[in-house]
Amino acid sequence: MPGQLKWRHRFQAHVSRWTVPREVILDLLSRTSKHMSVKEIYASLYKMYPGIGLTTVYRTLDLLVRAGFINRFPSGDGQNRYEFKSNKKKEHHHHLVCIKCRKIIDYSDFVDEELELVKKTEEILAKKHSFNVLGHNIEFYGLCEKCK
Amino acid sequence: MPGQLKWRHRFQAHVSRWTVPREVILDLLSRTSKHMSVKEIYASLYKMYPGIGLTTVYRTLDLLVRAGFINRFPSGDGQNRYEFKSNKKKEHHHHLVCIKCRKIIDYSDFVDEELELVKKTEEILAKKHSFNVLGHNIEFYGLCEKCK
DNA sequence: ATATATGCAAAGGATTTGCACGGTT
DNA sequence: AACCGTGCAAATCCTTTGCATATAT
Repeated sequence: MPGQLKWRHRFQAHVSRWTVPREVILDLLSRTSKHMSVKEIYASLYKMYPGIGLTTVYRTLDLLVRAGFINRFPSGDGQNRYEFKSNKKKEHHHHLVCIKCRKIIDYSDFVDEELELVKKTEEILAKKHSFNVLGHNIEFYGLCEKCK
Repeated sequence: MPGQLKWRHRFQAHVSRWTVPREVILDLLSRTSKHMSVKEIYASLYKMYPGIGLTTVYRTLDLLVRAGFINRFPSGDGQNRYEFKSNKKKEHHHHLVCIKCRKIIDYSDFVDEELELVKKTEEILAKKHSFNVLGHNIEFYGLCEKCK
């Protein structure tokens, strides 16, 4: 008998049942700005909700990705990572990835023209390749302060 | 007794031994513009060089990535893909990825300002986050002509 | 009451590791 | 000859699937 969380209504517009695992996973991700792996998510939930199954975490994350609540991206070390997709445009960000320690820095202080250019590029690509652009993934990689 | 291929000299500046597997793998990747998975590379080599081991393919690809001959990137379906890194600047490209059929379209017909902006962004990020930017990964995702 | 979600255990797939043998230098 | 690279088999790690049970509607 899951509680009444803020996501419930929006969630049920997409899928049928509002359950405890779905609630706690969505809640966890919405409260952190980290890019969490499945293992990390599972470990974190286990504390407050032992008995949760790893399988459920995987399945719920898939669900949330498909429903558009979170983003999934491969982190380069063979695992996927997940981040809450904010509805505030302000929180849209790109990544800066350290190839050595694998730290990921978000940045959203875009160069003025950056977003405008992305938009323009998307339009041109859409026409040229008859492609329906749904999003983008922009990351710069290199060495962070500590590793260089 | 490996042959004398064009890569040999450049290769030996980085690592020690020039062997048959290293030659054929590098040669294969340099001749295709595809983004090949390990499985595909292995299958392709197996025809002309049966007896090659899957392990060797993995190890050689690692080596080539570290030596800067090829790029590795996760393809979203749990596998990594590899592409030859051309030294011609003209062949630098970004990706357009179909989320349904997983087709990857390269595009290098950048919007005029695209590369300039990327460069500018890299400089700013470098300063702001004390980050040594070594490269970038820019991809747009969505639905290709057939899948939409 | 009924359909859906869960948790466990087992399966699946990609990648890595240990080790004896073989090839380059 | 010495050392590094290779290939095989087994091990590992992440993710998915089958199935009986529990739960939301």
